[in-house]
Amino acid sequence: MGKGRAPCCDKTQVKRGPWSPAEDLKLIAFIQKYGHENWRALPKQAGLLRCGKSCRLRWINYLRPDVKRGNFTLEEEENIIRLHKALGNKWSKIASRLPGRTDNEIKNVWNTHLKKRLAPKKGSESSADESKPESSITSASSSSSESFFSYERPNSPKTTTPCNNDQFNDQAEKLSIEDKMEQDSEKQVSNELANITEDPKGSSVSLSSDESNIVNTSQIVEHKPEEEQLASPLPYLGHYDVGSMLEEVDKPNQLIEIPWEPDYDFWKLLDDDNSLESFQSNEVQLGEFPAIQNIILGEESVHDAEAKKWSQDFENEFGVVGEMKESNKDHFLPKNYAVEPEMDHTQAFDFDDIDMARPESELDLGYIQLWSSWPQNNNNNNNNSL
DNA sequence: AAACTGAGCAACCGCAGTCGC
DNA sequence: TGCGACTGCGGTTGCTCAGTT
Repeated sequence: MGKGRAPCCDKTQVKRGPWSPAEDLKLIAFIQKYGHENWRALPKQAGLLRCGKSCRLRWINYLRPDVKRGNFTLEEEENIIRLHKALGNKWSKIASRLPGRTDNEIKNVWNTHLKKRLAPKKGSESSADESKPESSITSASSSSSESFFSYERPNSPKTTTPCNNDQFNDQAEKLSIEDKMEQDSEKQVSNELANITEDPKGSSVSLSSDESNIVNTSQIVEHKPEEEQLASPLPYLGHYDVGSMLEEVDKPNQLIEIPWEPDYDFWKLLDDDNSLESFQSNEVQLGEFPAIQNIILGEESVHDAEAKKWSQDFENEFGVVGEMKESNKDHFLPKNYAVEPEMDHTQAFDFDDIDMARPESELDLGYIQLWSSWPQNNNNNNNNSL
């Protein structure tokens, strides 16, 4: 560890703050195609004016297809509590035992909800270690943490839950659990984790930072029925095809110069003001990306067969499909999103003219569906996804 | 209706650990 | 062995929004 460590990036040259949809798309598209073997180099290769750490964080905590969004379930909350009791502020380890949850998310939930809820209880008891804080976490089953924390029932009868926390009552048990977690990191320690398999490094699988590599993830997320597939965190992206996403494990090793990197202007256009107008008025640049042109301007704008082939290839590779309807405008950008000032997403992502075979329901939802398929390995993936 | 306040959460910061040269 | 590069982790910050006054 040397002193005077150089900063990870030139902070005057990188964009900071909330991510914009265009940035997300760039990052997703890049990682889908090339993975993320080198976070430091990724932003440049992907045409992002972001620090590599920022890209990594964004991917891990928000963009990954297997990130579970939404409120924590009662079971998850109970798991967090007892895992925190056993492991302390080892958020990544806790996250490794909560599939679909990130360390950052768990940390936030703990700091904002669970800690506050448990604090008064601990104060009223002689010893936090000897207490049974979990016993207070016994509301009626609910999928909403909001309802769960809407009231206190310190003395309420404990209902049977999937996680009987009695097993964590004494220190010995706590230690044994902790030991087991460490020792059996390649095996599972609880039923709720039974469907998670270990990663090759010997630690359990999670969305935590140290498990962020898709290679690992690909080994843990099983294909699920449509309704069980994890929703994309991005409303405008709809659902990922997680299974296909996992094909990244087979991505070629050679990487890493993104083919379109020289066309940085293209990506920049996405971020620039009046992006649509820019595209429309600059066919030369668009010519490099007929598929994009197709998406943005409508299929009728792409006349030649080659461009259509490009379109097909792009759709195969990136699976950018969908439409954005005015009625769904409000769903397009999540809160806190960095909206680029003059970027009209409704226009920029007007996919109405794209005739894609997909369920009508998805059309109605107005999703831009971004499912991954890795043409290097499986050119038919997109067919399977539809 | 406007101002204030606090909660929630995404993102950042900086240190630690690991690896390769 | 020492050093630098890189990634991971945990703490912290700051923005947004909903609720309250």
